[in-house]
Amino acid sequence: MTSPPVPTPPWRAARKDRKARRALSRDAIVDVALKVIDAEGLDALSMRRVAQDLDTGAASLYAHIDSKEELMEEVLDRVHAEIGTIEPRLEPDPENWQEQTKEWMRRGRRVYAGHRDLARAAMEQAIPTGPHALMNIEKLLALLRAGGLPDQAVAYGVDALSTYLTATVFENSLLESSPAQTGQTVEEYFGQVRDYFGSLPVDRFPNIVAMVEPLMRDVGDERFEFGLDLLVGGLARYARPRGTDAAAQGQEDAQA
Amino acid sequence: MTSPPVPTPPWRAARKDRKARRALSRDAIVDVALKVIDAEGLDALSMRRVAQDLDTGAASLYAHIDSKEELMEEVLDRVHAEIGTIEPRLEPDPENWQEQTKEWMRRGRRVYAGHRDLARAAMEQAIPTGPHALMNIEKLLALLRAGGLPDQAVAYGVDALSTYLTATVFENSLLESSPAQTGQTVEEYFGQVRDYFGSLPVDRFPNIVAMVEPLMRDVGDERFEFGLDLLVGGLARYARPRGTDAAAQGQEDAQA
DNA sequence: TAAGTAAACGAACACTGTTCGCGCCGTGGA
DNA sequence: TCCACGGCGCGAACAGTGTTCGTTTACTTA
Repeated sequence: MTSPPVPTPPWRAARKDRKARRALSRDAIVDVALKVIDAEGLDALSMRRVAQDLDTGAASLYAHIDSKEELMEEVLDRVHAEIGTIEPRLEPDPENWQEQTKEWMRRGRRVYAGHRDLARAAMEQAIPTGPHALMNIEKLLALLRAGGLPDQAVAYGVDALSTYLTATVFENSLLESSPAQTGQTVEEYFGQVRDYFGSLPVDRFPNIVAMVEPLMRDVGDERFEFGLDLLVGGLARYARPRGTDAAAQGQEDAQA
Repeated sequence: MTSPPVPTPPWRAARKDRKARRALSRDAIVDVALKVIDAEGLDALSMRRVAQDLDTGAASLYAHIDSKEELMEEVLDRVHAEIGTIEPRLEPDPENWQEQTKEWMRRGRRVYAGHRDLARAAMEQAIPTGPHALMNIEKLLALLRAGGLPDQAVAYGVDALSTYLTATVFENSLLESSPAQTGQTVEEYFGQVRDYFGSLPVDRFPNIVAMVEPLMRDVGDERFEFGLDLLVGGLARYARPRGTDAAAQGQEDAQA
Protein backbone atom coordinates (compact mmCIF):
# COMPACT_ATOMS: atom_id res chain seq x y z
CA MET A 1 0.00 0.00 0.00
CA THR A 2 3.04 2.26 -0.04
CA SER A 3 2.34 4.84 -2.68
CA PRO A 4 4.63 7.64 -3.82
CA PRO A 5 4.08 11.02 -2.21
CA VAL A 6 1.23 12.79 -3.88
CA PRO A 7 -0.48 16.06 -3.05
CA THR A 8 -3.52 15.22 -1.05
CA PRO A 9 -6.70 15.78 -3.06
CA PRO A 10 -8.77 18.76 -2.00
CA TRP A 11 -11.63 16.81 -0.53
CA ARG A 12 -9.29 14.84 1.68
CA ALA A 13 -7.67 18.06 2.76
CA ALA A 14 -11.06 19.41 3.59
CA ARG A 15 -11.75 16.33 5.58
CA LYS A 16 -8.47 16.74 7.38
CA ASP A 17 -9.36 20.28 8.27
CA ARG A 18 -12.61 19.19 9.73
CA LYS A 19 -11.06 16.37 11.66
CA ALA A 20 -8.35 18.69 12.88
CA ARG A 21 -10.73 20.72 15.02
CA ARG A 22 -11.96 17.57 16.64
CA ALA A 23 -13.28 19.52 19.59
CA LEU A 24 -16.48 17.49 19.61
CA SER A 25 -17.34 16.64 23.16
CA ARG A 26 -20.25 16.72 25.56
CA ASP A 27 -19.20 20.05 27.03
CA ALA A 28 -18.62 21.66 23.65
CA ILE A 29 -22.09 20.59 22.51
CA VAL A 30 -23.75 22.01 25.61
CA ASP A 31 -21.74 25.20 25.18
CA VAL A 32 -22.94 25.70 21.65
CA ALA A 33 -26.52 24.83 22.54
CA LEU A 34 -26.62 27.52 25.20
CA LYS A 35 -25.02 30.00 22.84
CA VAL A 36 -27.65 29.31 20.20
CA ILE A 37 -30.42 29.82 22.76
CA ASP A 38 -28.90 33.08 23.93
CA ALA A 39 -28.47 34.36 20.40
CA GLU A 40 -31.59 33.10 18.63
CA GLY A 41 -33.99 31.74 21.23
CA LEU A 42 -35.17 28.30 22.22
CA ASP A 43 -37.14 27.66 19.05
CA ALA A 44 -34.01 28.08 16.97
CA LEU A 45 -32.30 25.29 18.86
CA SER A 46 -32.18 22.14 16.79
CA MET A 47 -29.69 19.34 16.57
CA ARG A 48 -28.76 20.44 13.08
CA ARG A 49 -28.31 24.02 14.25
CA VAL A 50 -25.94 22.94 17.01
CA ALA A 51 -24.08 20.65 14.65
CA GLN A 52 -23.70 23.44 12.15
CA ASP A 53 -21.80 25.62 14.62
CA LEU A 54 -19.60 22.64 15.31
CA ASP A 55 -18.88 22.15 11.60
CA THR A 56 -20.44 18.73 11.51
CA GLY A 57 -23.73 16.95 11.03
CA ALA A 58 -26.52 16.31 13.48
CA ALA A 59 -25.83 12.60 13.61
CA SER A 60 -22.39 13.17 15.08
CA LEU A 61 -23.86 14.64 18.22
CA TYR A 62 -25.53 11.38 19.11
CA ALA A 63 -22.19 9.80 19.87
CA HIS A 64 -21.96 12.05 22.90
CA ILE A 65 -25.55 12.68 23.84
CA ASP A 66 -28.50 10.31 23.87
CA SER A 67 -31.26 12.69 22.92
CA LYS A 68 -32.20 16.31 22.68
CA GLU A 69 -34.00 15.96 25.97
CA GLU A 70 -30.77 14.95 27.66
CA LEU A 71 -29.02 17.88 26.01
CA MET A 72 -31.60 20.24 27.44
CA GLU A 73 -31.13 18.77 30.90
CA GLU A 74 -27.43 19.44 30.60
CA VAL A 75 -28.00 23.01 29.43
CA LEU A 76 -30.43 23.65 32.27
CA ASP A 77 -28.05 22.32 34.83
CA ARG A 78 -25.37 24.64 33.53
CA VAL A 79 -27.72 27.55 34.12
CA HIS A 80 -28.49 26.26 37.58
CA ALA A 81 -24.77 26.31 38.18
CA GLU A 82 -24.76 29.92 37.11
CA ILE A 83 -27.36 30.72 39.74
CA GLY A 84 -25.49 28.91 42.46
CA THR A 85 -21.99 30.12 41.78
CA ILE A 86 -22.68 33.82 41.97
CA GLU A 87 -22.51 33.61 45.71
CA PRO A 88 -21.11 30.18 46.42
CA ARG A 89 -21.04 30.47 50.20
CA LEU A 90 -24.38 31.41 51.60
CA GLU A 91 -24.85 31.21 55.33
CA PRO A 92 -28.54 30.98 56.19
CA ASP A 93 -29.34 33.47 58.89
CA PRO A 94 -32.39 32.67 61.08
CA GLU A 95 -32.89 36.39 61.65
CA ASN A 96 -32.81 37.20 57.97
CA TRP A 97 -34.06 34.16 56.11
CA GLN A 98 -36.92 35.97 54.41
CA GLU A 99 -34.76 38.57 52.73
CA GLN A 100 -32.15 35.94 51.91
CA THR A 101 -34.79 33.80 50.26
CA LYS A 102 -36.07 36.72 48.25
CA GLU A 103 -32.58 37.62 47.19
CA TRP A 104 -31.98 34.06 46.06
CA MET A 105 -35.14 34.13 44.00
CA ARG A 106 -34.20 37.44 42.43
CA ARG A 107 -30.86 36.01 41.51
CA GLY A 108 -32.52 33.07 39.84
CA ARG A 109 -34.79 35.39 37.95
CA ARG A 110 -31.90 37.48 36.71
CA VAL A 111 -29.99 34.47 35.51
CA TYR A 112 -32.95 32.96 33.69
CA ALA A 113 -33.83 36.29 32.14
CA GLY A 114 -30.32 36.44 30.76
CA HIS A 115 -30.98 33.37 28.66
CA ARG A 116 -33.94 34.42 26.54
CA ASP A 117 -36.82 31.94 26.75
CA LEU A 118 -34.82 29.12 28.24
CA ALA A 119 -37.23 29.11 31.16
CA ARG A 120 -39.70 27.34 28.92
CA ALA A 121 -37.40 24.37 28.84
CA ALA A 122 -37.11 24.56 32.61
CA MET A 123 -40.87 24.32 32.90
CA GLU A 124 -40.98 21.18 30.85
CA GLN A 125 -38.54 19.39 33.08
CA ALA A 126 -40.58 17.39 35.56
CA ILE A 127 -38.20 17.01 38.50
CA PRO A 128 -34.71 18.42 37.98
CA THR A 129 -32.03 15.96 39.04
CA GLY A 130 -28.87 17.64 37.78
CA PRO A 131 -26.17 18.24 40.42
CA HIS A 132 -26.35 22.02 40.32
CA ALA A 133 -30.13 22.05 40.30
CA LEU A 134 -30.01 19.89 43.40
CA MET A 135 -27.56 22.30 44.95
CA ASN A 136 -30.03 25.12 44.47
CA ILE A 137 -32.83 23.10 46.02
CA GLU A 138 -30.49 22.35 48.87
CA LYS A 139 -29.82 26.06 49.37
CA LEU A 140 -33.50 26.93 49.38
CA LEU A 141 -34.25 24.15 51.83
CA ALA A 142 -31.52 25.47 54.12
CA LEU A 143 -32.98 28.97 54.02
CA LEU A 144 -36.50 27.90 54.90
CA ARG A 145 -35.28 25.53 57.59
CA ALA A 146 -33.29 28.36 59.09
CA GLY A 147 -36.60 30.17 59.38
CA GLY A 148 -37.81 27.43 61.65
CA LEU A 149 -40.67 26.26 59.44
CA PRO A 150 -42.20 22.83 59.98
CA ASP A 151 -40.74 20.22 57.63
CA GLN A 152 -43.79 19.92 55.47
CA ALA A 153 -44.04 23.68 55.06
CA VAL A 154 -40.38 23.77 54.04
CA ALA A 155 -40.92 21.08 51.42
CA TYR A 156 -44.09 22.54 49.94
CA GLY A 157 -42.62 26.00 50.25
CA VAL A 158 -39.56 25.17 48.18
CA ASP A 159 -41.81 23.61 45.61
CA ALA A 160 -44.06 26.66 45.46
CA LEU A 161 -41.10 29.02 45.20
CA SER A 162 -39.47 27.02 42.40
CA THR A 163 -42.72 26.82 40.52
CA TYR A 164 -43.29 30.53 40.93
CA LEU A 165 -39.80 31.34 39.72
CA THR A 166 -39.87 29.31 36.52
CA ALA A 167 -43.49 30.14 35.75
CA THR A 168 -43.09 33.91 36.06
CA VAL A 169 -39.82 34.01 34.17
CA PHE A 170 -41.37 31.89 31.47
CA GLU A 171 -44.41 34.13 31.20
CA ASN A 172 -42.16 37.14 31.00
CA SER A 173 -40.17 35.62 28.17
CA LEU A 174 -43.44 34.84 26.41
CA LEU A 175 -44.52 38.45 26.61
CA GLU A 176 -41.28 39.49 25.01
CA SER A 177 -40.88 36.86 22.34
CA SER A 178 -44.44 36.27 21.14
CA PRO A 179 -45.11 39.79 19.84
CA ALA A 180 -41.65 39.81 18.31
CA GLN A 181 -42.72 37.02 15.99
CA THR A 182 -45.28 39.27 14.38
CA GLY A 183 -42.76 42.08 14.24
CA GLN A 184 -44.13 44.38 16.92
CA THR A 185 -42.54 45.59 20.10
CA VAL A 186 -43.66 44.68 23.59
CA GLU A 187 -44.99 48.19 24.09
CA GLU A 188 -47.12 47.99 20.97
CA TYR A 189 -48.48 44.62 22.02
CA PHE A 190 -49.28 45.86 25.50
CA GLY A 191 -50.91 48.92 24.06
CA GLN A 192 -53.14 46.78 21.91
CA VAL A 193 -54.18 44.60 24.83
CA ARG A 194 -54.81 47.70 26.93
CA ASP A 195 -57.02 49.15 24.22
CA TYR A 196 -58.85 45.88 23.78
CA PHE A 197 -59.54 45.48 27.48
CA GLY A 198 -60.67 49.07 27.66
CA SER A 199 -63.08 48.57 24.79
CA LEU A 200 -64.89 45.61 26.32
CA PRO A 201 -68.61 45.97 27.09
CA VAL A 202 -68.85 47.49 30.55
CA ASP A 203 -71.99 45.60 31.50
CA ARG A 204 -70.37 42.21 31.10
CA PHE A 205 -66.80 43.06 32.10
CA PRO A 206 -67.08 45.92 34.59
CA ASN A 207 -64.07 44.91 36.64
CA ILE A 208 -61.73 44.39 33.71
CA VAL A 209 -62.65 47.75 32.25
CA ALA A 210 -62.23 49.45 35.60
CA MET A 211 -58.90 47.76 36.25
CA VAL A 212 -57.18 48.12 32.92
CA GLU A 213 -54.44 50.33 34.25
CA PRO A 214 -53.43 48.26 37.27
CA LEU A 215 -53.71 45.10 35.17
CA MET A 216 -51.42 46.36 32.45
CA ARG A 217 -48.95 48.06 34.73
CA ASP A 218 -45.39 46.77 34.66
CA VAL A 219 -44.36 43.42 33.35
CA GLY A 220 -41.27 43.18 35.39
CA ASP A 221 -39.74 43.57 38.77
CA GLU A 222 -42.70 45.00 40.67
CA ARG A 223 -45.02 42.21 39.56
CA PHE A 224 -42.47 39.57 40.47
CA GLU A 225 -41.78 41.22 43.79
CA PHE A 226 -45.45 41.26 44.68
CA GLY A 227 -45.93 37.54 44.22
CA LEU A 228 -42.63 36.86 45.92
CA ASP A 229 -43.78 38.81 48.95
CA LEU A 230 -47.05 36.90 48.95
CA LEU A 231 -45.24 33.58 49.08
CA VAL A 232 -42.45 34.42 51.50
CA GLY A 233 -44.79 36.37 53.73
CA GLY A 234 -47.19 33.45 53.72
CA LEU A 235 -44.40 31.05 54.62
CA ALA A 236 -43.35 33.33 57.46
CA ARG A 237 -46.70 32.67 59.11
CA TYR A 238 -45.56 29.09 59.60
CA ALA A 239 -42.29 30.17 61.21
CA ARG A 240 -41.40 29.31 64.75
CA PRO A 241 -42.64 32.03 67.04
CA ARG A 242 -40.04 34.71 67.55
CA GLY A 243 -40.53 38.04 69.27
CA THR A 244 -44.08 39.15 69.92
CA ASP A 245 -46.56 37.67 67.47
CA ALA A 246 -47.63 34.07 67.62
CA ALA A 247 -47.15 32.03 64.46
CA ALA A 248 -50.30 30.03 64.96
CA GLN A 249 -52.67 29.98 62.05
CA GLY A 250 -55.78 28.01 61.44
CA GLN A 251 -54.90 25.93 58.41
CA GLU A 252 -54.87 22.21 58.91
CA ASP A 253 -52.26 21.29 56.30
CA ALA A 254 -48.51 21.67 56.52
CA GLN A 255 -48.37 19.91 59.84
CA ALA A 256 -44.90 19.23 61.16
CA MET B 1 -69.72 19.06 -23.24
CA THR B 2 -73.08 17.32 -22.73
CA SER B 3 -72.38 13.66 -22.40
CA PRO B 4 -74.90 10.80 -22.19
CA PRO B 5 -75.85 9.58 -18.73
CA VAL B 6 -73.32 7.15 -17.42
CA PRO B 7 -73.13 5.33 -14.07
CA THR B 8 -70.86 7.34 -11.86
CA PRO B 9 -67.51 5.60 -11.50
CA PRO B 10 -66.69 4.19 -8.08
CA TRP B 11 -64.13 6.82 -7.18
CA ARG B 12 -66.58 9.59 -7.84
CA ALA B 13 -69.13 7.78 -5.73
CA ALA B 14 -66.61 7.59 -2.96
CA ARG B 15 -66.04 11.29 -3.33
CA LYS B 16 -69.77 11.85 -3.06
CA ASP B 17 -69.86 9.95 0.19
CA ARG B 18 -67.21 12.12 1.68
CA LYS B 19 -68.79 15.33 0.57
CA ALA B 20 -72.13 14.20 1.92
CA ARG B 21 -71.03 14.54 5.54
CA ARG B 22 -69.98 18.11 5.03
CA ALA B 23 -69.91 18.76 8.75
CA LEU B 24 -66.68 20.68 8.49
CA SER B 25 -66.87 23.84 10.54
CA ARG B 26 -64.94 25.80 13.11
CA ASP B 27 -66.85 24.28 16.00
CA ALA B 28 -66.55 20.76 14.69
CA ILE B 29 -62.80 21.15 14.37
CA VAL B 30 -62.44 22.46 17.90
CA ASP B 31 -64.63 19.62 19.13
CA VAL B 32 -62.46 17.00 17.56
CA ALA B 33 -59.26 18.69 18.73
CA LEU B 34 -60.40 18.61 22.33
CA LYS B 35 -61.50 15.00 21.97
CA VAL B 36 -58.08 14.03 20.62
CA ILE B 37 -56.37 15.77 23.54
CA ASP B 38 -58.62 14.05 26.04
CA ALA B 39 -58.09 10.67 24.48
CA GLU B 40 -54.44 10.74 23.47
CA GLY B 41 -52.83 13.79 25.02
CA LEU B 42 -51.55 17.08 23.68
CA ASP B 43 -48.60 15.59 21.82
CA ALA B 44 -50.93 13.48 19.74
CA LEU B 45 -52.73 16.56 18.50
CA SER B 46 -51.74 17.39 14.96
CA MET B 47 -53.60 18.93 12.09
CA ARG B 48 -53.51 15.63 10.25
CA ARG B 49 -54.81 13.81 13.29
CA VAL B 50 -57.77 16.17 13.60
CA ALA B 51 -58.43 15.99 9.87
CA GLN B 52 -58.38 12.21 10.02
CA ASP B 53 -61.26 12.13 12.51
CA LEU B 54 -63.13 14.46 10.20
CA ASP B 55 -62.53 12.19 7.21
CA THR B 56 -60.56 14.79 5.34
CA GLY B 57 -57.06 16.16 4.88
CA ALA B 58 -55.16 18.65 6.93
CA ALA B 59 -55.32 21.32 4.28
CA SER B 60 -59.10 21.45 4.50
CA LEU B 61 -58.94 22.74 8.06
CA TYR B 62 -57.20 25.90 6.97
CA ALA B 63 -60.36 27.13 5.31
CA HIS B 64 -61.86 27.53 8.78
CA ILE B 65 -58.85 28.19 10.98
CA ASP B 66 -55.79 30.29 10.35
CA SER B 67 -53.23 28.27 12.24
CA LYS B 68 -52.76 25.61 14.85
CA GLU B 69 -52.11 28.34 17.37
CA GLU B 70 -55.53 29.81 16.72
CA LEU B 71 -57.04 26.36 17.05
CA MET B 72 -55.42 25.98 20.45
CA GLU B 73 -56.78 29.35 21.56
CA GLU B 74 -60.23 28.20 20.60
CA VAL B 75 -59.82 24.92 22.47
CA LEU B 76 -58.54 26.73 25.55
CA ASP B 77 -61.42 29.14 25.54
CA ARG B 78 -63.82 26.22 25.41
CA VAL B 79 -62.22 24.87 28.56
CA HIS B 80 -62.41 28.28 30.17
CA ALA B 81 -66.11 28.17 29.40
CA GLU B 82 -66.25 24.85 31.19
CA ILE B 83 -64.76 26.43 34.30
CA GLY B 84 -67.15 29.35 34.23
CA THR B 85 -70.37 27.54 33.51
CA ILE B 86 -70.27 25.15 36.43
CA GLU B 87 -71.59 27.87 38.66
CA PRO B 88 -72.70 30.63 36.32
CA ARG B 89 -73.98 33.00 38.97
CA LEU B 90 -71.41 33.74 41.57
CA GLU B 91 -72.12 36.53 44.02
CA PRO B 92 -68.90 37.80 45.58
CA ASP B 93 -69.33 38.00 49.32
CA PRO B 94 -67.08 40.48 51.15
CA GLU B 95 -67.27 38.28 54.25
CA ASN B 96 -66.28 35.16 52.39
CA TRP B 97 -64.13 36.18 49.46
CA GLN B 98 -61.13 34.13 50.53
CA GLU B 99 -62.97 30.82 50.54
CA GLN B 100 -64.82 31.78 47.36
CA THR B 101 -61.53 32.50 45.64
CA LYS B 102 -60.07 29.21 46.76
CA GLU B 103 -63.15 27.37 45.58
CA TRP B 104 -62.88 29.06 42.21
CA MET B 105 -59.26 27.99 41.92
CA ARG B 106 -60.09 24.42 42.88
CA ARG B 107 -62.77 24.36 40.23
CA GLY B 108 -60.26 25.51 37.64
CA ARG B 109 -57.86 22.85 38.73
CA ARG B 110 -60.46 20.12 38.45
CA VAL B 111 -61.47 21.20 34.97
CA TYR B 112 -57.90 21.40 33.68
CA ALA B 113 -57.06 18.07 35.26
CA GLY B 114 -59.93 16.56 33.32
CA HIS B 115 -58.22 17.37 30.06
CA ARG B 116 -54.92 15.56 30.34
CA ASP B 117 -51.94 17.83 29.68
CA LEU B 118 -53.90 20.62 28.08
CA ALA B 119 -52.57 22.95 30.76
CA ARG B 120 -49.28 22.98 28.88
CA ALA B 121 -51.01 24.76 26.03
CA ALA B 122 -52.52 27.18 28.52
CA MET B 123 -49.05 28.05 29.77
CA GLU B 124 -47.87 28.92 26.31
CA GLN B 125 -50.64 31.41 25.76
CA ALA B 126 -49.24 34.81 26.66
CA ILE B 127 -52.36 36.79 27.55
CA PRO B 128 -55.65 34.94 27.04
CA THR B 129 -58.16 37.06 25.19
CA GLY B 130 -60.94 34.58 24.52
CA PRO B 131 -64.39 35.64 25.77
CA HIS B 132 -64.72 32.91 28.37
CA ALA B 133 -61.18 33.38 29.57
CA LEU B 134 -61.98 37.05 30.08
CA MET B 135 -65.10 36.06 31.95
CA ASN B 136 -63.01 34.06 34.38
CA ILE B 137 -60.59 36.92 34.89
CA GLU B 138 -63.60 39.13 35.48
CA LYS B 139 -64.88 36.76 38.15
CA LEU B 140 -61.55 36.61 39.93
CA LEU B 141 -61.25 40.38 39.84
CA ALA B 142 -64.71 40.67 41.37
CA LEU B 143 -63.79 38.31 44.19
CA LEU B 144 -60.61 40.14 45.14
CA ARG B 145 -62.27 43.51 44.88
CA ALA B 146 -65.02 42.28 47.16
CA GLY B 147 -62.24 41.64 49.65
CA GLY B 148 -61.46 45.31 49.61
CA LEU B 149 -57.91 45.02 48.30
CA PRO B 150 -56.20 48.01 46.75
CA ASP B 151 -56.47 48.06 42.98
CA GLN B 152 -52.86 47.17 42.32
CA ALA B 153 -53.02 44.25 44.74
CA VAL B 154 -56.13 43.01 42.97
CA ALA B 155 -54.43 43.17 39.58
CA TYR B 156 -51.19 41.53 40.62
CA GLY B 157 -53.11 39.09 42.74
CA VAL B 158 -55.24 37.85 39.87
CA ASP B 159 -52.11 37.46 37.83
CA ALA B 160 -50.35 35.50 40.55
CA LEU B 161 -53.36 33.25 41.06
CA SER B 162 -53.75 32.53 37.35
CA THR B 163 -50.07 31.79 37.02
CA TYR B 164 -50.16 29.51 40.03
CA LEU B 165 -53.16 27.63 38.68
CA THR B 166 -51.81 26.88 35.24
CA ALA B 167 -48.29 26.24 36.46
CA THR B 168 -49.27 23.72 39.11
CA VAL B 169 -51.75 21.91 36.92
CA PHE B 170 -49.15 21.76 34.20
CA GLU B 171 -46.51 20.37 36.53
CA ASN B 172 -48.97 17.79 37.75
CA SER B 173 -49.74 16.66 34.24
CA LEU B 174 -46.00 16.44 33.58
CA LEU B 175 -45.51 14.15 36.55
CA GLU B 176 -48.18 11.87 35.19
CA SER B 177 -47.36 11.87 31.51
CA SER B 178 -43.58 11.94 31.44
CA PRO B 179 -42.95 8.62 33.23
CA ALA B 180 -45.72 7.09 31.16
CA GLN B 181 -43.63 7.61 28.05
CA THR B 182 -40.99 5.24 29.36
CA GLY B 183 -43.66 2.80 30.39
CA GLN B 184 -43.54 3.21 34.16
CA THR B 185 -46.21 4.29 36.59
CA VAL B 186 -46.15 7.50 38.60
CA GLU B 187 -45.53 5.51 41.75
CA GLU B 188 -42.49 3.79 40.28
CA TYR B 189 -41.12 7.11 39.07
CA PHE B 190 -41.64 8.74 42.43
CA GLY B 191 -40.06 5.78 44.14
CA GLN B 192 -36.98 6.13 41.98
CA VAL B 193 -36.66 9.84 42.70
CA ARG B 194 -37.14 9.16 46.40
CA ASP B 195 -34.38 6.56 46.36
CA TYR B 196 -32.09 8.84 44.39
CA PHE B 197 -32.59 11.75 46.74
CA GLY B 198 -32.07 9.49 49.69
CA SER B 199 -28.82 8.16 48.25
CA LEU B 200 -27.21 11.57 47.79
CA PRO B 201 -24.01 12.35 49.74
CA VAL B 202 -25.11 13.68 53.11
CA ASP B 203 -22.22 16.10 53.43
CA ARG B 204 -23.15 18.02 50.31
CA PHE B 205 -26.93 17.63 50.42
CA PRO B 206 -27.84 17.35 54.10
CA ASN B 207 -31.19 19.10 53.75
CA ILE B 208 -32.38 17.14 50.76
CA VAL B 209 -31.50 13.87 52.40
CA ALA B 210 -33.19 14.90 55.61
CA MET B 211 -36.29 16.10 53.82
CA VAL B 212 -36.88 13.31 51.34
CA GLU B 213 -40.18 12.29 52.86
CA PRO B 214 -41.80 15.73 53.09
CA LEU B 215 -40.46 16.56 49.64
CA MET B 216 -41.92 13.49 48.03
CA ARG B 217 -45.19 13.52 49.90
CA ASP B 218 -48.33 13.89 47.84
CA VAL B 219 -48.43 15.26 44.35
CA GLY B 220 -51.96 16.43 44.51
CA ASP B 221 -54.51 18.28 46.52
CA GLU B 222 -52.53 18.95 49.67
CA ARG B 223 -49.63 20.51 47.76
CA PHE B 224 -51.97 22.66 45.73
CA GLU B 225 -53.89 23.69 48.79
CA PHE B 226 -50.73 24.76 50.57
CA GLY B 227 -49.64 27.16 47.84
CA LEU B 228 -53.19 28.38 47.43
CA ASP B 229 -53.33 29.23 51.10
CA LEU B 230 -50.00 31.04 50.84
CA LEU B 231 -51.30 33.25 48.06
CA VAL B 232 -54.79 33.94 49.32
CA GLY B 233 -53.57 34.42 52.87
CA GLY B 234 -50.94 36.80 51.60
CA LEU B 235 -53.51 38.76 49.65
CA ALA B 236 -55.71 38.98 52.72
CA ARG B 237 -53.00 41.04 54.40
CA TYR B 238 -53.77 43.78 51.90
CA ALA B 239 -57.49 43.66 52.66
CA ARG B 240 -59.37 46.68 53.97
CA PRO B 241 -59.30 46.66 57.74
CA ARG B 242 -62.24 44.75 59.13
CA GLY B 243 -62.65 43.87 62.79
CA THR B 244 -59.60 44.20 64.95
CA ASP B 245 -56.32 43.98 63.07
CA ALA B 246 -54.95 46.73 60.91
CA ALA B 247 -54.15 45.79 57.33
CA ALA B 248 -51.12 48.03 57.14
CA GLN B 249 -47.98 46.30 55.98
CA GLY B 250 -44.62 47.69 55.13
CA GLN B 251 -44.29 46.82 51.46
CA GLU B 252 -43.98 49.76 49.14
CA ASP B 253 -45.52 48.15 46.09
CA ALA B 254 -49.16 47.41 45.49
CA GLN B 255 -50.17 50.92 46.29
CA ALA B 256 -53.73 51.84 45.43
C1' DT C 1 -78.67 26.36 -17.78
C1' DA C 2 -74.38 29.19 -17.13
C1' DA C 3 -71.38 31.62 -14.34
C1' DG C 4 -69.18 32.56 -10.16
C1' DT C 5 -67.54 31.48 -5.71
C1' DA C 6 -66.07 29.23 -1.66
C1' DA C 7 -64.71 25.09 0.22
C1' DA C 8 -62.08 20.66 -0.22
C1' DC C 9 -58.07 18.46 -1.35
C1' DG C 10 -53.61 16.07 -2.96
C1' DA C 11 -49.07 17.09 -3.30
C1' DA C 12 -45.30 19.41 -2.00
C1' DC C 13 -42.02 22.33 0.99
C1' DA C 14 -39.07 23.07 4.65
C1' DC C 15 -38.49 21.69 8.82
C1' DT C 16 -37.94 18.46 13.10
C1' DG C 17 -35.48 14.35 16.10
C1' DT C 18 -33.47 10.13 15.38
C1' DT C 19 -31.33 5.79 13.20
C1' DC C 20 -28.65 3.08 9.94
C1' DG C 21 -24.59 1.73 7.90
C1' DC C 22 -20.47 2.91 5.70
C1' DG C 23 -15.73 4.63 6.08
C1' DC C 24 -12.09 6.96 8.26
C1' DC C 25 -8.70 7.22 11.96
C1' DG C 26 -5.87 6.59 16.14
C1' DT C 27 -4.46 3.11 19.18
C1' DG C 28 -2.97 -1.57 21.07
C1' DG C 29 -1.08 -5.97 20.16
C1' DA C 30 1.91 -9.18 17.46
C1' DT D 1 6.56 -2.27 11.49
C1' DC D 2 2.27 -3.93 10.28
C1' DC D 3 -2.36 -5.00 11.04
C1' DA D 4 -6.76 -5.44 13.03
C1' DC D 5 -9.99 -3.48 15.96
C1' DG D 6 -13.22 -0.35 17.87
C1' DG D 7 -15.12 4.03 18.30
C1' DC D 8 -16.34 8.13 16.21
C1' DG D 9 -17.81 11.06 12.17
C1' DC D 10 -21.17 11.59 8.99
C1' DG D 11 -24.30 11.48 4.72
C1' DA D 12 -28.62 9.71 3.75
C1' DA D 13 -32.90 8.33 4.98
C1' DC D 14 -37.33 7.79 7.85
C1' DA D 15 -41.41 9.27 9.84
C1' DG D 16 -43.24 12.97 11.54
C1' DT D 17 -44.66 18.22 11.88
C1' DG D 18 -47.29 22.95 10.27
C1' DT D 19 -48.36 25.25 6.29
C1' DT D 20 -49.03 26.66 1.23
C1' DC D 21 -50.03 26.09 -3.76
C1' DG D 22 -52.81 25.10 -7.57
C1' DT D 23 -56.45 22.55 -8.90
C1' DT D 24 -60.85 20.19 -8.65
C1' DT D 25 -65.29 19.94 -6.90
C1' DA D 26 -69.89 21.34 -5.34
C1' DC D 27 -73.24 24.63 -4.42
C1' DT D 28 -75.56 29.07 -5.14
C1' DT D 29 -77.04 32.82 -7.77
C1' DA D 30 -78.53 35.14 -12.12
